[in-house]
Amino acid sequence: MRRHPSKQQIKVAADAAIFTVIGGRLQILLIRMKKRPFTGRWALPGGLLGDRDTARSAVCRILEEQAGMTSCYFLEQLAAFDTPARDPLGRVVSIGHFALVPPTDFRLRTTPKYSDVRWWRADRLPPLAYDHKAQAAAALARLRSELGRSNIAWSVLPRAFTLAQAQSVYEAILGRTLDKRNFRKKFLALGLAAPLGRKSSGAHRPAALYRFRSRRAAGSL
Amino acid sequence: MRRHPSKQQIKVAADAAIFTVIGGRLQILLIRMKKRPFTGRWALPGGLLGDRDTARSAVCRILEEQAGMTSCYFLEQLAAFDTPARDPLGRVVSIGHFALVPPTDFRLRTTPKYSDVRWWRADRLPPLAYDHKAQAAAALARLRSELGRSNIAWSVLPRAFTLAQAQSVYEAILGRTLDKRNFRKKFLALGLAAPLGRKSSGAHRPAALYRFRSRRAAGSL
DNA sequence: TCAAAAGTGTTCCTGTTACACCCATGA
DNA sequence: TCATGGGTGTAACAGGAACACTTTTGA
Repeated sequence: MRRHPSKQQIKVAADAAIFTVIGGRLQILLIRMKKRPFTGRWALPGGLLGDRDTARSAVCRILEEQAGMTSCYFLEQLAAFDTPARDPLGRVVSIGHFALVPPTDFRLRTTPKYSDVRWWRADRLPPLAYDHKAQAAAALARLRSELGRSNIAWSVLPRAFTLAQAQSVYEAILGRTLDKRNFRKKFLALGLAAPLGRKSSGAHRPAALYRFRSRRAAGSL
Repeated sequence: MRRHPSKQQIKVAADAAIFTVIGGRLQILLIRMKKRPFTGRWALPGGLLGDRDTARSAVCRILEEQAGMTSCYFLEQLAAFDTPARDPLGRVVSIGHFALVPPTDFRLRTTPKYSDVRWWRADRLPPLAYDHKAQAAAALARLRSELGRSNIAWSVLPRAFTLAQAQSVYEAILGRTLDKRNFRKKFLALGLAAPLGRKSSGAHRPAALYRFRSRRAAGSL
């Protein structure tokens, strides 16, 4: 193995498609670039790996640097993106990631290196730099396909939540409405959540509260 | 993005878990290393990317160099393997791949850089170099999970094949026996294969022959 | 008493599993 | 005629999708 041990001119980066749900809509985090050749373009947060970084730790570091996010919630590797032309300034292979985070835990904060950071509706993305359109699409597909077989929704729900809240999160992520009875049946049958007491939540009939049995990745492949 | 544009000390490699079916058993291709620190160890074929390689083209080139394989059949990206310690000689991020190839199309040929190449039963692997044990396990899991929803089996079946042959291939890959009637129902329901004429195949009742409608990747996610 | 959200079962369809016998051929 | 592998159908079950009304509360 390792055929060209000499000087390979390839750099390794990590990008991350960070999703959350705000106002019942799936949102994705984008930063706005200052640097050429993508000045003014929006992009997924990302950056080169440090020599001691794993791709995962690089993503966590970069999220703090580029958006002020401090905790790394559910975060998974997506795929390597390696077409030679994907970065016009040089050969960079990117390891794409995707994550689901709570909307409330942090205030987005931009840095001098970028001109903006903000959430965008996942179904209305602006033109993106690099191959990030494809990365975002792949990330969304994976997020949706893992939603039904894991407890990743915990990262976007409060510690105690109602089934209606959970359903609304699922609907936002999947981009379609769900049948209430079927959702409850399936969600409870998954066995990832357990009931607590009750809630008054104001205006109407109180709803039962649930919590996730585990607040770490479970059930994901 | 691209935070350390200076000198990053990471190299990029591609590895491949190449599967075939011989004698009704799933086999995986391994090469035997000469180089330290894995002298004498078996490993997945792999190597560094050239500056103009995609990971995929690197795998194809490497397979020809290291094993004399000339055609790139079904070949898919698996994941990036990026733990800093995975290569004791330096930081190398590997893009893992997996493939399924016909057993007959080539004669394995070793090269001066390696001391041996051969097929190993996928369920009886020797100790492997690097993190190749984990790569092989992940590749096998993906191969199995994609088998049922794509036509990847074409690459290991002759152009005209009987349902019994197909079933035997599926059994070898999945590592368990299948019910004959259920297999036929499901395989035909997938709609990827179409009947031809008949076959005498010698000793017994002739079996109907089938061919794949398409001999390129279809149905895979 | 009304508006608003919570809560609850059944039917249908589809796909998966388990299972046993007759058929066509060459030797 | 027999040994060998080819070929076929049905019943039970599980999971997913469609669908409407009653209950509880605060205003």
